[in-house]
Amino acid sequence: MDEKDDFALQDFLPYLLNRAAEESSLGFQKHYKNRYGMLRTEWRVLFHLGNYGQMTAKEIGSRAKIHKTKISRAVAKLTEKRFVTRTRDESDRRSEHLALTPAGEAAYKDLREHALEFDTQICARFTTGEVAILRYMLRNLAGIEP
Amino acid sequence: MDEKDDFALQDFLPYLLNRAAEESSLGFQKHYKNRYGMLRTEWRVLFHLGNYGQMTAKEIGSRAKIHKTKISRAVAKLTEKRFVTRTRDESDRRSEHLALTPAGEAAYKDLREHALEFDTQICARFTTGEVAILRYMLRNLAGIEP
DNA sequence: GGATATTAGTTGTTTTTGTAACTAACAAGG
DNA sequence: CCTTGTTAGTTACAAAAACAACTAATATCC
Repeated sequence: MDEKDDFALQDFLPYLLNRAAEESSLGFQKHYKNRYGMLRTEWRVLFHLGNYGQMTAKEIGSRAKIHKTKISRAVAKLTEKRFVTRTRDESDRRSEHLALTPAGEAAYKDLREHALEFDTQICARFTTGEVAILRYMLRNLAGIEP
Repeated sequence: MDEKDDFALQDFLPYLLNRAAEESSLGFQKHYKNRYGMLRTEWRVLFHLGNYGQMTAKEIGSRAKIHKTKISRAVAKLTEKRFVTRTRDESDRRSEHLALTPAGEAAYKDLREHALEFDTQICARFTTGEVAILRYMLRNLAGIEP
């Protein structure tokens, strides 16, 4: 007989993580995509500004581990949409502080509502303890501190 | 004061899942990319054939939830690399059975080794119980049965 | 002060993906 | 048979991502 596999692809963590991530993204995607014509990087930038307040492209990039070219283009799109304003830092004129406009704030709050609801819905399938473990492990795997 | 946020972006599951997935992919990526010049879909197809044996593009697609155009292109690349052979199904000449060549089998085994090792390394950061919960939850989120 | 290196951010070019339209083989109903 | 519908897989074209090269401002060190 064949030297058969004890390897189970559907247990391989990078595979499983990607599948789960893709699947879970779909549900949220339709909100920011259909409703605001945003791309993945765009909602991420929007959420960073909404959640943490004004910051520079650099800061968003290092927090979210997104490459600067992606940020640059996302910020350009968000500025076009009048969701974000840029103001040069006068003490270091290379960088600029990004902030949400009222319209951007409104979009953020709307999307945050959906996010919260979506998240709650996912969690409902599991126990509170399980969810806590999942979050803790994912934060660890993602390289996010606490 | 400001109507402040109880929403924590870094706890939002779709975000967290994506970050964890991206991060965990990086480590494995260099094996299939640097060593075999493969793309993500290509190793997935290779692994499906190596792990489950001969199957059609359709079957791989529905198992892995990959769109048929991506499969089609991945199979073309893998065929170029002489890792996969295609044989028409004579009872239904629309579909073809894909199988690994000896070279494909060798690449699969090599990569599987790295996958196993990589997975073990990840798991080492957690307890056995935690890992079991993680896998169970990810399978659920990914829409994979058991 | 001035050459050199770094850093923030942008732009251009190439890969890769997504979407839609296509071909070829089969299936079913009349 | 022969129209109509469906399925497996491919191809063509548009959208998005990756990567490299660029500009402009600042920092460093002699």
